[in-house]
Amino acid sequence: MKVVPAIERLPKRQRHQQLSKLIDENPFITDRELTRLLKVSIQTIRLDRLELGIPELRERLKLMAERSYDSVRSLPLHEVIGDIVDLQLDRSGISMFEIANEHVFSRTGIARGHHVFAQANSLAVAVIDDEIALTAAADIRFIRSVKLGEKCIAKAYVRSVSGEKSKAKVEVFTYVGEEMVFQGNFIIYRSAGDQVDEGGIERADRH
Amino acid sequence: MKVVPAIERLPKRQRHQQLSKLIDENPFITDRELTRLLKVSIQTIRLDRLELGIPELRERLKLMAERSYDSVRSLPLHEVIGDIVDLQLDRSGISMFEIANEHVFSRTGIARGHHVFAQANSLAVAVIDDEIALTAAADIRFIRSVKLGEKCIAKAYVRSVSGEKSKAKVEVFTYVGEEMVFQGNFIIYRSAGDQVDEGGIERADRH
DNA sequence: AATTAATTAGTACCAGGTTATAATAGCTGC
DNA sequence: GCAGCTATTATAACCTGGTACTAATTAATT
Repeated sequence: MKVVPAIERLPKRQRHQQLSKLIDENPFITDRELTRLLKVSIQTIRLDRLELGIPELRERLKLMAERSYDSVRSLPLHEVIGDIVDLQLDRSGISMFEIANEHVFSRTGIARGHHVFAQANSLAVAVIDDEIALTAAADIRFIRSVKLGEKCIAKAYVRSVSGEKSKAKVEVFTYVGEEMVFQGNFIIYRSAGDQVDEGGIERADRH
Repeated sequence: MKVVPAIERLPKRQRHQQLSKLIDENPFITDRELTRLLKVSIQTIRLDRLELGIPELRERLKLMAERSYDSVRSLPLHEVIGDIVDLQLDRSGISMFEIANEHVFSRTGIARGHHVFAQANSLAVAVIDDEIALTAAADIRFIRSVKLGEKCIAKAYVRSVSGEKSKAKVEVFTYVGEEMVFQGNFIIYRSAGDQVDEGGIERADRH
């Protein structure tokens, strides 16, 4: 009973994997094009999609369009670069950001500085507990280069809140593992209820 | 000849405007739904779309999906942020960068700091005439916030080359019109023929 | 009234599917 | 060797949201 099927006995699982991968790589592919790649009938492709819960081409495009449409409407997915994993307003915060292909120089695999900066800057702004928070100045240091695939952990500490002057000093340290790769001192303007008309560039938006 | 058409005589132009607006507001709307809103036949809707060059629902969704798809895939097209309009290696450079939708906080229309930083940083790196150039440190100031649609002109000046030490100081000023909006002092490591193993994050890449 | 522009109607056709039903192929168990 | 199973393929009807084209109808203009 259930003898291991000597030679191949799971071309289906394999095909399912391939199918998922193909559609993932190119969501714009039609079933007909898939038949040519996978050498099975179009019915098989459709049964496979059914089993795998992969929607038809038009549904896929619609979903993508919806995703991108919402993200235009309510951008704040992107307003903080990196994932905030801890946040104590007006005290400290931690965010994680993995260096992917789109962040590095293709030739060297070294992350472009502004991405590392952006993570730190976003976090510095996010940690300030105010309606509006804007970076006014920063003093930064890239301690070592960060490479493709590395996970940057940024830790921000609010150093002074200076209540009256509506300014905060935030220190950010970014690590890859144990190694510090970046350090920055940020001066953040905060809305003390009313408008800030000079300086600054950022708005905090807790998501 | 061409007497002003007494009462209404341009329900078409008006309808065209409404139609454009409706589709713009909700690109997911079908022609059939539009007939209900505009109280005209579906053929009229389709003629209107034809005249206005508005593609059918499915095309619209596909375009949106494509837009969002490549923006994920090829976000890092430009290794230099902004268009370099003048470059005198080891002396100075100018770049132009227009603040678009994707660079601002949706709620306020204010550019996120790291984009302004990225332009300056890219330029500071580009202006250094060397195989490899990496930002080691920077001291920056956001003088006023930059808003959607504004064109940022960044001017970089190489202040000292300090030949032996393989370090360069670059000053960058970013203007919108006459107004200075950003100022930064960058310290850039340069490859003096051999590797730099500490510090830095950037590679120059003249496009 | 004649002409012209705008609108509506109707038909054929298309892509890229879904749903359902049935026919085959390829082993498996015994 | 054959019933019984899964997997695959085939066939046909139907759906959505259109395009393309032709023709008729309804204003509006001159």
